[in-house]
Order: sequence, then C-alpha cells, then structure tokens
Amino acid sequence: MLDDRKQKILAAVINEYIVTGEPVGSKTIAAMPDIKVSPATIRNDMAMLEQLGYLEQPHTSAGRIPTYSGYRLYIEKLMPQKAISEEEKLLLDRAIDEVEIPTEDALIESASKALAEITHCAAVASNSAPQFSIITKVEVIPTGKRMYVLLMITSSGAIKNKVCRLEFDLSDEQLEFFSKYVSENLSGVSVENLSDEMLRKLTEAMGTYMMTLSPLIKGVSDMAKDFCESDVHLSGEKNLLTRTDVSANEIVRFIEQKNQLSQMLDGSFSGLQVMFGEDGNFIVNNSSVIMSPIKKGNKTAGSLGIVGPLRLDYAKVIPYIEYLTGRITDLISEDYDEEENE
Amino acid sequence: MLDDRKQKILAAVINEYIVTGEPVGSKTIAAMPDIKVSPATIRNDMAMLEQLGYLEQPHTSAGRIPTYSGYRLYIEKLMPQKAISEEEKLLLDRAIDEVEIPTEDALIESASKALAEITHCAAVASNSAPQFSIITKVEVIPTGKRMYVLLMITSSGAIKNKVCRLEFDLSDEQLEFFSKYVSENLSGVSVENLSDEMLRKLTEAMGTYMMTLSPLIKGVSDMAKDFCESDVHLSGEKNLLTRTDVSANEIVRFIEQKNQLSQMLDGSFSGLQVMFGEDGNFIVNNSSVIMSPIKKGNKTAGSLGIVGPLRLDYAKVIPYIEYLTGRITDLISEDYDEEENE
DNA sequence: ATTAGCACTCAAAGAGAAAGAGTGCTAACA
DNA sequence: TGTTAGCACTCTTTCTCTTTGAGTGCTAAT
Repeated sequence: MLDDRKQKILAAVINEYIVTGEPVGSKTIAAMPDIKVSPATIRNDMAMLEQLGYLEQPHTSAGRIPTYSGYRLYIEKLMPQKAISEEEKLLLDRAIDEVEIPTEDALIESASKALAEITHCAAVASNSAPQFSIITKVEVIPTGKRMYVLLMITSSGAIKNKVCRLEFDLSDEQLEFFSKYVSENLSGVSVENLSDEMLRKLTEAMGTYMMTLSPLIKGVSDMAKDFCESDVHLSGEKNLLTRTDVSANEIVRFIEQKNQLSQMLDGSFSGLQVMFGEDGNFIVNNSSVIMSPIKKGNKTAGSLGIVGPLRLDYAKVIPYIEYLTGRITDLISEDYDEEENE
Repeated sequence: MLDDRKQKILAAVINEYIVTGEPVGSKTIAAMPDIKVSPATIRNDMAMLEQLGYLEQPHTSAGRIPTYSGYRLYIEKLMPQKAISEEEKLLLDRAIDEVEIPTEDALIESASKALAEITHCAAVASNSAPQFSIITKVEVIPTGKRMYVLLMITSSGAIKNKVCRLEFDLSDEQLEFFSKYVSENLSGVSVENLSDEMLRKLTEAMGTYMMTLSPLIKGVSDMAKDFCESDVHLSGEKNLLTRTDVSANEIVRFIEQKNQLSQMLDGSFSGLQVMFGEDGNFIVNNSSVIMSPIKKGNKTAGSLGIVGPLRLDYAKVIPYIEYLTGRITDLISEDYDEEENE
C-alpha cells in the first residue's frame, strides 16, 4: 500500500518532528542524505500521505505533522531500531540490582524511578495482581489503652498495618483466641478471596467475644481490601510540567484520575501498548502513555511504563521499558518457580 | 507615624489588590463609601506610602501594589477582622472530629486536607517533635525464608515497619533473645536519644548472635532515624498550579525542597508566622507561607499552615489556621495531661 | 490641608506592511 | 510515466507605528 519511498518519507517526517517539534516541510526532508528525490516529489508524496491520514497540516503554508495514525504506523513499523547504550543499560541495571529486598513492589518502584529519570517523563508503576497476594500472617499487637495494631503480611512481601481502638481492653486469652483463630483461618487465603461471607463466618465464630472483637475484624477486612486496590503510582511528574506542549491543568487532572489507568490495564494485555491522549479518553491531551506488563508465571502481575508528550522519542524509550519489564519478569518468575517447587 | 487616613488608604489598596490582582489607582479608592476625600488627596497619600516603602508602582502610569512591608503591616495591624462563618466552622470541625483514632499525625493530616480545600491553597503539615516519640514497642516477626519484619511503635501512636533479610534463619531462641533484649532496653527510650552509642552496646550485648542479628539492629536504627526526620507533608499542591501568578517550575522546585521548611520551623517559633517568597529564600516567588505551631504541653509538637499566592486573603485564611492549630493543640494536650497523671 | 485641572508617561491594543516558509499546480524533461 | 524546476499563492510571524486610556505628579485655586 505504501511504497518504500513513502514509508521512508513518513518516517523521516516523524523523526524530524519528534526532535524539533516544528511542522516539517519538503525541503527539510529533501536535504537528508538518504533521500534522493527533489522537494517537489516529496510534496506530492506528502499530499498523498495526508490523504491517507498519516500526516496533517496545521495551516496551508506550514509543513506537516504526524496524526495519531501516523504515530501508530511509525511505532509499529517505521521507527528506527535504537539499541540501549552501555551507560544507559548500566543505569537501568543498577536500579534493579540495588534493590535490597527484591519484592515485586520494590523492584517495580525502583525501576519506575529510573525510568522517569532516564526518559525525562513521568513513570507509571502499577500493581494489578491481588491474585498473587496470599495472606501469610496476621498479627495483633497491643500498644496502649484499648489500642491495638493489626499487621498483615502477604506472600509477595507486602506489609500493611492498621491501628484499631476498641471499647475495652482485651484479656490475654481474648487476644490469644483472636490471634490463633485468625491465623488458622486466614493464612493461605488470597486477599482477593477474603469475601464478606468469610468475614461473617469469622465474626460468628468469635462467639461471646464478637462485640468486643468486631473492630479488629473490620480492620482485617479493610487491610485486605486495601491490598486488592491495584494502586497506580506515578513518579517524575515534574518532568511533565517542564514540557511546554502539555498544560499543567491537564496534568493535574490526569494525576487525580490516574487510578483509571489500572482499569485500562486490567483488561489482560499481553504486550507493550501505546495509548494516545485523544479527546474522549482521560489521558492528558497531546501526550501518550506507554505501558508494558510484568508477568509472573503466565499471569500479569503488574505493569510499568511512562506518560510523556506525544512527540516522544519512541524508538529510544520503548526499548527501555521492554528491557526493564523483561528483567523484572525474569526475576520474579524465578522466585515464583522456586515457591512452586517447594 | 501613619495617620489614620493613610492607614485606611493602605488597607483599602491591599484589600482591593488581593481581590482584583490589578494595580489600584486613586480613583478606585476614592469611590469607596467610607473614603471621604478626593482622588488628588489620595494620590498625595499614596506617594507618601510609596516613599515609606509600603506601596510600589509597576510603572509610572499604573496604580499601586503592596510591597512586602506593605503586606507585613497589613497582616499585623491593618487587615479587617473576618470571623469564620458557621458553615466553614462546621467543615473544619468535621475534619477534626471525623478522625477515628486521634493520633497527632492523623489529626494534623486531616486538618491539613481540610485547610487545602477551604483555602484553595496547598496545605503544609509538619511533625517536628521527635522529643515526644518514645519507643513503646519493637517486634520482630518472621515472614518467610530468612525474611523478618521489624515493627516499631512510638508513644504518639506512630508505626513503622521494615523488612529485613538475614543471612540465616533464626532459631526460636535467637528470636526470643533478640525480642526480649530489645524490648527491655529500648522501651521508654526516645527515638531521638537512640544514639550510635546505644546501638553499639546493643550489638555487643548480642554476643555470639551478633553477626546474625546485626541487620536487625541496623533496621531498628533506621526506623528510629526515620522517626526523627521531621517530615513536611504537602497537600492540595494542585491548587497552586491553577494560579496564574506563580510558575509551575517554581512550584516543582519548592515541592522538592519542602523539607527545608522544617528547618525554618524548627527554630522555636511560638505563634503564627507569615513568610514571603522573596529572592534569597527558597519559597516560591510571588507566594507566601503561613505556619502556626501545634503545642503539646509547652513544646512545639508540629505545625500546620498553607502555601499560597502573595495576594492571599489573609484576613480569611489566618483565622482558619489559628482555629485548627488551636483545636489540635487542645486535643493532644488533653491526652498529654492524661498520660502525665497516670 | 484639600482639591480641580492639566500636561505628561507608559503599557496595552490595534493596524498595516514586510518577510519568509511552504504549498499546489503547471509545464518541461528523461 | 514518474520526476522536477519554476512560480504564483497562502498564511503565519514579526516588526513598526499609532492610538487609546488609565493613572500620575505638579500647580494653582479654594
């Protein structure tokens, strides 16, 4: 459909536009060393590319800029292969390797910081896998008059705590009863499966202690719910603010709605995905979101990516993301296999 | 020094400027109902006020805007008394009363959110009082192969946890030894006083377990240090971004350096304080920071305030801050007295 | 001491005019 | 038939020049 030369011209226009941010004219393209035709020819081709919807003109006497379809084609087929340089690789590797205790969360977080830094964009990290979070421990620790701290730890190494205030102080036996009962009944349960049903049973089982202990049970339930909320985490937002082509208000709106991203990601997506901020979705106008999944076994355990301007150096940035998600996937899959084999 | 009429005129100029953001001319002032003199007279007075450094002109043919000294005088003497309306009071009270477990941190946080909302500014909350944080509990909880969670709870109800990975699994007796030893020796110690000295003694006391347990001791030390870092917490930053008179870049710079605020606050300040973003300090240009201390007994336990534009409705906002810090001070002082009397 | 009157200043807004980049079309060329 | 040179045309950007209007400071009268 698009002959070789037209593809080359389209790629050249987008490459140039990504660098300069200015509409690209036929002369500029003709001046490139590997383009052997005259500006007039390029003008003809550009007119064609515009008709096909890959380019557009801001106004009659300006050069061309890419449309969304233009970017899409560019990303899928046309963009140059850019390898990650040694220094960059070092930087990314360090982010992964310096994590002291390589839990899933810690890895994703560290990687996302590095990603924000190296790309000068905002990085998105999301944990969308409560199905892997199995309760391994629930503890109650008295800390003062009628005050108790609940502690919940999951198989993926995540920890939450919650302060509860009860109506009465608990006796040692009440405390022990609760501890034992909760440990026995909740260990091994996925935080996702901690249904209201189970909690009701639990409450009933408390028997005469029920009234006294119910705030604790509510606390447990709250923590489990908290774990289930796949949290989207942004870092390097400031990088977005320094761009003149995206408005600060839009960014704030986006940050506030960032959790919507997890919905867009929850639908099982199996590879790297690029979304644009078109009217109609909630992504910042004039910007793009690139996300790539992190796998654990054969399920999606989270995702990592960036939010950047539309005119982003995709050819450079996409390899970073693929590299990082790849390494994290490998690391946590090892752990996973290990666990499976125990 | 400033006669009555000049004070009235200065106040009128600042009031007007706060509302409109435009330089204020003599005509505008003369049109006000309680000003009985002609524009020419006002012009004379304004020239005088300019000479005294309270007002300035952006350019010859413009009206006057307040200088920093102008604002200062306004805040200290001239601004009108604005009472908090019933609705506003309700809103602020709710923020305080809805806190389920009224720890210091929780109260300050909730109050700061309400403050950001009601003032449409960013709210600053800071906890600058490690001297009140006494370790009440340290727990070690095994969570997996060589993995342990440390838990530290302080008297002010704050909790931190830290994951540690050891070289070897601990035997039950090792675990118990550590737990007991740490509990006995650290309970009652202020996080501030947990010196390297004490930690060294602690390490030595571990005897043959030393090597194995030292990561745990390091963990304890880290958590205590963490508690000591008085953390400055911002909320409602987005409110700053919507103002056209402060630059996004400046705001980002400020947010990154927000911890410097705690230094400015640590110097015992005893009442509400207003700081301006002049060149030379790190506060955002064209903006002001208002902070008021929260007391516990007779020491400063934290502070609460806002970051807003220079042309801020001080008369409205300052009472909010005083009201909130007052209420929180009362609440935590009650607890404090209670504790003392036990 | 206050005020009316007036000349003066200066930013902001508007109106052309000129420059320049880029296009589309036509006609010539290989 | 695909490519190219040439040219008229379009439209933004930039600059200069002018006008407008708000506001001042000073002087002289009240």
